[in-house]
Amino acid sequence: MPFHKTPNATERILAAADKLFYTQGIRAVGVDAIALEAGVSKRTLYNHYPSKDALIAAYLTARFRHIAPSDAPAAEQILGVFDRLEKVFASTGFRGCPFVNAVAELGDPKHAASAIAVQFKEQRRQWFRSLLESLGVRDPEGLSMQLQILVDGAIATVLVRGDAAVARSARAAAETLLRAAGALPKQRAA
Amino acid sequence: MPFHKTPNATERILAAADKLFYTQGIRAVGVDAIALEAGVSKRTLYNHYPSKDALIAAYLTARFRHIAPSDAPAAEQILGVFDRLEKVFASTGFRGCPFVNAVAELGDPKHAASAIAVQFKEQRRQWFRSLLESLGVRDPEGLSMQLQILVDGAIATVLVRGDAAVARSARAAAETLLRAAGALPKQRAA
DNA sequence: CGAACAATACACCGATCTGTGTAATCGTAG
DNA sequence: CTACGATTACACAGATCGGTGTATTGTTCG
Repeated sequence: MPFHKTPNATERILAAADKLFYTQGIRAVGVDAIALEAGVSKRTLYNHYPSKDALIAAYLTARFRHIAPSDAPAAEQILGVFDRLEKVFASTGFRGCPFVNAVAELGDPKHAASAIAVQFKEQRRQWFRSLLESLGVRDPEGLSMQLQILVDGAIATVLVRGDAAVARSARAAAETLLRAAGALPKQRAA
Repeated sequence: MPFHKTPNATERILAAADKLFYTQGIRAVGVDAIALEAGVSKRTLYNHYPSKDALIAAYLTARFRHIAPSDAPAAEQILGVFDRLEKVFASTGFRGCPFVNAVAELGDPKHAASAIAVQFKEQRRQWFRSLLESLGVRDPEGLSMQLQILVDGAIATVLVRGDAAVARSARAAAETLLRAAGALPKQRAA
C-alpha cells in the first residue's frame, strides 16, 4: 500500500501556490518560486501536478469554500456576510477576489479558471437566493444578484482603495435593499 | 521645427498597447507584440516610451476619461451610468475594469498603476457625490460610495458571468437606494 | 545637394520562464 | 539486508522576456 511519510507534500505545494499566487499574481509567480516556498524540489512539484495550469486550477478549486448552513435568521446571515468581509478586508495581505483576479489576468475564457470562478460566484448567489426565498421577498432572483454585486463591488473597491470601512457601506446598501423588499423592519430614526 | 510625418507614431503605439493590455492582460503581453501591432520597430517604441512600465502608466492614464458635465437631471445622470454600462458590457471584447485589473495583476502597490486607479475611482465617486448633494440627500458621502460599489460590482460580476443584463440589476439597486434617500419619486406599483 | 533627424532592421544581452531527463539518495516495508 | 518508491540536486532545453547597440535607410528642410 502506498504511504505518506510527511504530513502531505501535495498540500504543502498547494499552500505555497496559494500564498504566492494570491499575493503576487498568477503570472508573476514561477514554479521555481513555488517549489522553493514549499520546500520541495521542482521535480517533485511536477510529480504532484502535471503543469502550472493544473496547479492554478487546484489553487482556485481549493479556494472554493462551500458555505456552511446556519440556523441564524436569514436576514442576519445575509448581513453577516458583509461583517465578515470587513474583517477580511482589514487583514494583512488582502488582495481582492482570487477568482476575479484569475479571470482578469488569465484572459483566456477557455481556461479552467473561468469555469471555477463562475461556479463559485453562482454558488454564492444561489445561497443568497434561497435565504431570500425563505424571507418571502418579492424577487429573490433579482435581489440575490444585487447582493452579489454589492459583495464583488466592495471587494474591488477595497482592492484599489485599501479601506476596509467600505464593507460597512456595502452592508448599509444591503440593508436598504432588504428593507425595501420587506425583509427587514422599518428604519429606525437616528 | 520637428515635424510629424504620420498621424502620430506615439498614438499608434499607445493604441496597440491599449488593445493588447486590455484584452490579454498586462503581464501576458510583451513589448515585441505591441511594436508589431503598432507597425513599429521595437527600437522606435523605446524611443517613445522609456520602459514597459512607462507604457503601462500611459495606457492607464489614457483610459482615464474625465466625465463631461451635463445639464440633465441629477438622478437621470446617475442612472444613466448604468445604462451606459450595459452597452459596454454587451460590446465584444469587454474585459472588466482596466484599473482594477491592473492593480490585481501588478500586485505592487508602489507601481504607478495603483495611484492612477485610485484617482480614477475617486473621481467618479466625487462626481456621484456632487450630484447627490444637488439632490439634497441625507448622506451624499455614504451614498456615493454605495453607488461606486454597485458600478464596480457590476463590472466584476459581468467579467466572470459574461451577462450584460447584470447592469440592469445594478441599476435597479441604484434606484432603490436613491428612492430610500428621497432622491426619486415613490415607487409605482407594477 | 547636403545637413539633420526619425525610423528601420537586426543582432544581441542576461535573465527568466515552463518543463524534462537523469543519476544519486533516502526511508520504509517485506 | 534488499528492493522499491518517493525525493533530491542539477543540468539542460527551447522559448520569451525587457532592453540596448548599431549601422542603414528614408524624409524633410535649408
